[in-house]
Amino acid sequence: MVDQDDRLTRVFGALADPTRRDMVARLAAGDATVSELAAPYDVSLQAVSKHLKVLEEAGLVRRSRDAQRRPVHLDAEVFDLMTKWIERYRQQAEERYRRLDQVLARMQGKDSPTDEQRHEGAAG
Amino acid sequence: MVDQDDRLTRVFGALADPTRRDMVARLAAGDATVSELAAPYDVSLQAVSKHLKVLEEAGLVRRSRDAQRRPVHLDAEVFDLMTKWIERYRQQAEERYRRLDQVLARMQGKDSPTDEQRHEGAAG
DNA sequence: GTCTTGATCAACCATGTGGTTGAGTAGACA
DNA sequence: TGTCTACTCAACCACATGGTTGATCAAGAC
Repeated sequence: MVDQDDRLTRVFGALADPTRRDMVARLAAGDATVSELAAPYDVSLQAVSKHLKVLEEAGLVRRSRDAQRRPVHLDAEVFDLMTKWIERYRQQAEERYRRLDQVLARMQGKDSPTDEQRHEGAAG
Repeated sequence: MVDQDDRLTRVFGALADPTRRDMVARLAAGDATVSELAAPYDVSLQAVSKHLKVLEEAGLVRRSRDAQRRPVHLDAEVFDLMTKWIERYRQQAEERYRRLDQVLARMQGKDSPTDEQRHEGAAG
């Protein structure tokens, strides 16, 4: 579990950079070499290589060999880890919100909240 | 669009920290004050306040007032932005993968790839 | 062998980040 | 009025990050 937490830190951290997000977007359309990936950006090849290392350590990308080229491949599986984390808390928050709405609706029907109604928010 | 890119950078960046992810997880269960949020961690209140500022600027959290308390509320809407971004490229990558599988399956059936088969990977 | 290409490693630099402590602010309360 | 509580702001520090340049490596091309 701690291991997964570290993984989440790396993945979110990797995608916190717009250049790296852009690279992921391009790799979703197909594999590419480092030079190909570097072409659109106004930074050195070394900088791009560093970005790829971050993506690789986050498990978002794999690098193989083809002569002196190193084709980069998007490994979309890690996305699952993120969406699961996000969905979990979103659903939790939304359900809580829904329950609050119900309580508020009842409060409008009557006049002031009773003890019974206030307890509903803490149930479940 | 650039605005949204900046927003994504903030959200991913905010969630790249395990303490902040933990705070989000706890806020999903219900609103809390700064002191309440700080309690489980072995850091100063000021550090927690800084974390909350990051979460707020990412749009993940809203802070209101209740006397000298500042209740923190999770704003789960921003999660949508992330999941949309993630899903878009995951689906793209998975579809590409599926198509590649089809090509490989046919290659196993025959002997070597024909020009027709190689073009299938670029279609769509 | 030597050159060229594609990419990485290493050292360095400026800036950002997460933490600290100390001072200051806003509101409840005696 | 002064004091306590809850919190923020400001200054500082150590370390991480994104960028640079120069050297190096690995594998074709000549």
